[in-house]
Amino acid sequence: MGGAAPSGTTGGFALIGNMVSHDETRSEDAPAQPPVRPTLKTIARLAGLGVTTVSRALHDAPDIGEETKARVRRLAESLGYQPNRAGVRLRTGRSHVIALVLATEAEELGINSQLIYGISEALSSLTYQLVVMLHDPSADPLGPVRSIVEAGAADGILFARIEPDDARVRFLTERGVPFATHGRTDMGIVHPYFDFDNEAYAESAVKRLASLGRRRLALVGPPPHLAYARHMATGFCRGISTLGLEKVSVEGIDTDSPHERIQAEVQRLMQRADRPDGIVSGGAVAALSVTAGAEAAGLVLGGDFDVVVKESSDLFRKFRPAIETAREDFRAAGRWLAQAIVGRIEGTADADIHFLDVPRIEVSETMDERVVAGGIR
Amino acid sequence: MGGAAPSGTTGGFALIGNMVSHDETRSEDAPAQPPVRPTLKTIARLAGLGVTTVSRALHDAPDIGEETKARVRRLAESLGYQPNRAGVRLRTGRSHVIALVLATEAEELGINSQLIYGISEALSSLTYQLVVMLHDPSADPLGPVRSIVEAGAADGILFARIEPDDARVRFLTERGVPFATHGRTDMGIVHPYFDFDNEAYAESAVKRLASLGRRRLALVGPPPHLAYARHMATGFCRGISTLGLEKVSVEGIDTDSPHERIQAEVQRLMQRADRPDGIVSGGAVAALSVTAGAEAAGLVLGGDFDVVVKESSDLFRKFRPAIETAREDFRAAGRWLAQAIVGRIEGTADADIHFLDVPRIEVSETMDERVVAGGIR
DNA sequence: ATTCTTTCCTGTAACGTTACAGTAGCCTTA
DNA sequence: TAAGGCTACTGTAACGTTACAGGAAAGAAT
Repeated sequence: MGGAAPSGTTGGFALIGNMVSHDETRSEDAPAQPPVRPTLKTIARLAGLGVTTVSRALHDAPDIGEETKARVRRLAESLGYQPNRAGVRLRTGRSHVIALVLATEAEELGINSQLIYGISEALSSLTYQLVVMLHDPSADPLGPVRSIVEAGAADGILFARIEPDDARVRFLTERGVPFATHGRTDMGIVHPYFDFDNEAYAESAVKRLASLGRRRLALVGPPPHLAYARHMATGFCRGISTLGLEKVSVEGIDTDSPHERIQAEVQRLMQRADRPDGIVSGGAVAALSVTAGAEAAGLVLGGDFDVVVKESSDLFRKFRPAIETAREDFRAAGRWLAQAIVGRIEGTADADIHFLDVPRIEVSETMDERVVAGGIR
Repeated sequence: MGGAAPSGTTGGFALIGNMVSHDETRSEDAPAQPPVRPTLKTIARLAGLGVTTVSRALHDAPDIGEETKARVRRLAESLGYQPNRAGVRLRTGRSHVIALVLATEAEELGINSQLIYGISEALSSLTYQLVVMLHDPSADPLGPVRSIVEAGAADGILFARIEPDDARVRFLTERGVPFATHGRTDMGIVHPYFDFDNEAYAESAVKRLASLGRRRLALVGPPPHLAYARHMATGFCRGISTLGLEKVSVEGIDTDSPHERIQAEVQRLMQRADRPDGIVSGGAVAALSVTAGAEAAGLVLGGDFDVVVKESSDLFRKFRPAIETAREDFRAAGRWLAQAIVGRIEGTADADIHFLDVPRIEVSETMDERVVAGGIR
């Protein structure tokens, strides 16, 4: 490759390709002393034992003497022995790998980072590795999942953006491959999942807006093909009817829509006579677009309208405290999913474990004052 | 677990032996038809060839007949043959894994997601896998890198947040382990890296602020222990002296500082008589804190002061267009790093390839008007 | 006719691990 | 005393792959 520019770079870069490396002050390709990694054989030789004995000693098998186990463990420790993953994998068929399949679309302010952090964090103490694979949403939805299964690339698979009837869930269930999801289907298939209770979120968001004196509410929900779109809509409608409020329908946009589309649509909406005075957003970036649209219509946040958003970072509370937030913790979700999938793989966890994360709309101080004052600032 | 554990399974998944076909209702963890993964042996048997021949045919070795190669390839294709990674890894010692070591601190609006997307994207066509590992910054800085090397967990390592004298760079160079970094050291050690030209960024940010009529500038830079802190400071100072501006020092905060600290410090700064009227920020979140601090001091963005920020998303341009932005593309960085490290591993790329991403301060339309009008709105 | 080349293919061994089927030695029990 | 049963350990084989040394067949050169 030398100094050739990699394909697929965007404009505006300068490549300083330096394929001249003639001055050989230090021949870097020859490592000084290749440190030989210890294997079971190394330990066995040193301990005067058979390889099998060493293996079983390190696995704490019942038919190995306590004194021998201790000796082997000490030796392994002092040599820095780490089992060769390839050997284990080849012999046992277990890769000790968890695959996370990610869609790049609709990145919501680093939620995937948070998910990855949580998973990595939990896996590191479980001697599993996380491999991340990208999924092109325009291609076959089964693509990555199928290739992982066919290549035996992982012991278990994690994914999100679940549809009510999800082909991946069906496929993996048929194949008997362990998986866990962020989100849940309507299919009645039992599997581990972590979900945010979007129904409860939407309902309490409606309540919150009502407590701020808002009467005509709109929902900018997730893309309708995702399972939680229905949950959120259900909670929203129940809140509306319980409290006797009015619902204003929003057409043609969802939280995945481009900023310009959301902003334009909300602006149009807010210029109508029957405009909403409260909006529930299913996503963080969308809430910013919504607010921008309403402000473009000349309305004032906190005065003419309020917005409730579900967010995973602290950005709103720090920088737009006038927007009400419910916190969704993706890092915790990642931790939970990692533990669930490993439990499932190792047979220590039941298939129908799940976790429903209860939303809590956090009341900032300024908001409290507003409620106490009984009005809108 | 219901049935007996499989004695020898092919891939990463536990396959229950299909020879036992007892009750076929749905015994929960017995998959209907466990598809036996084809191996070289399978193909060899079907083709009436030796295993070695098949292996060499698939590798396009010169000593295999063209007709045989074609036949083997057709067969492999039709069986959906995928080489067993464990077998390859055990035999060749090559894992086909790239490890990305991430620090969770200072997540800047999903930059790590973007980096991961870029790396995954590039690796997927290179038949390498990305494993993500977390690094606790409070622990031994060498920790994850050392354990990857000692466990032979990856063929190459990627990391960022480089220090001027970086222990990881030194360690991996000594061990002869391929690595590539986002950012560069001052150590003079030759290795592949991708860096954003922070020196040029800071200088052009200063120029931009000057063109907006700003005369007294401050820099909120990266944490001083990181290599690019110096680069940014250098560019900032050069811009200041070239243009004959004044520099206002900021003490005790950097882009990693908590929001409250930055906001409080900037507020204090902006209440001084000799307050700056332009601020260059090294990070996106910090820029928001800076702006919040200045506004808390009663100043108006675009009127009393301006801010320039380096960001990786489109958030500022969409939602705070009054803040000037330079775009840093982490996804492109990820793609480049993936290609560089694989090139390094496979010996097709030189060690001293690097890529310096040239910043461009993007001028929004409103900003253009401001400049054309020659004043501050 | 013999030797040498070239072409195309093959068998064996080994990577590090674990499942399995032993075995030697000793201690109980009848 | 013999049979049986523990305890503590061992050797072999196999997982799927590739490096290596080789080898048969056929044509070319002597």
